[in-house]
Amino acid sequence: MSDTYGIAELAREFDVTTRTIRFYEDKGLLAPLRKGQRRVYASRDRVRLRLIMRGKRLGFSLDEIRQLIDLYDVDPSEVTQLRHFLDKIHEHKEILIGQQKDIAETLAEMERIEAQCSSLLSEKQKKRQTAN
Amino acid sequence: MSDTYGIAELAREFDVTTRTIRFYEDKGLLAPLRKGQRRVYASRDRVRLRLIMRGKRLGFSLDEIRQLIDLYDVDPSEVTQLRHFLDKIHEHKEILIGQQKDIAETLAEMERIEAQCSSLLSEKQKKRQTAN
DNA sequence: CGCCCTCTTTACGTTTACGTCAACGTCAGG
DNA sequence: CCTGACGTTGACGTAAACGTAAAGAGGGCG
Repeated sequence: MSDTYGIAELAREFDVTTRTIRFYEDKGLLAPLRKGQRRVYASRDRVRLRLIMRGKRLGFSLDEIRQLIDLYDVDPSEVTQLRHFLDKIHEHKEILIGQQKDIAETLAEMERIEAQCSSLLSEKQKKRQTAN
Repeated sequence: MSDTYGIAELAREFDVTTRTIRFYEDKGLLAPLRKGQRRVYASRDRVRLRLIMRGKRLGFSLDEIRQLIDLYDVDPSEVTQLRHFLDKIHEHKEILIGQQKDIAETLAEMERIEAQCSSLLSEKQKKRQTAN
């Protein structure tokens, strides 16, 4: 385990372009070390990138994603921050639970239509059989 | 039940602007009747709008959403279309199931952090108590 | 009739999330 | 030393999803 990664390496692994990774850095989502001019990514950065991709799959904006993964780095020394942090977590949980509901509904509909459609298809197949 | 709606009416109900609704029409997501120049939306259009909003909450592009809600209007006469239709459904189900997984993982993490953070907070509260 | 209000089209502006050069640095291998 | 692969910083381009402003149509009502 090398524990550090080049930009191209990460790009391959997550199937994005290097441009994309640099863009995320511009937006404050990543902050790799530098070896001279070159970016050197630690496993911590890789985790963040994984979180970013997951956030994107769930339809969150890069800005929202940044706020979220920043939560993982909150310093738990100040009580006020802790409260605010818990609020943020709760807020996001609400959204996720809403999405769960949306997905469940959609899946239910899909399966209803699917079943209806399958039976229609097998019916047509039968007709073909008897037509022979 | 009036069974028909004006554009502003729908805009209020779904908390979007009329511009947005017209935009969806431009993109082929809606096709209301016209009374003279004015748009008249039937309950069918309202259902479609609801589907659009749900799709957006799940992070799908308008293009993907259009493909999906068009599925609800497929003519089940041609077998080839039926097969293709079932493929589309299956494809989308895969995505939704992937999202379910993403959400479950994220929720799990959130709750882990939340718990950790809550205990930290109550600990601090105790210190305050004893400090009095 | 005149005014107001809603709706219409047209068109240009904006933000997000990158793509696409261009021009240059750097380092290993032949 | 030269090449080629990989990396760097700008800078400009672009597609999606609307926002916004302009200018006009049409209808109800005092």
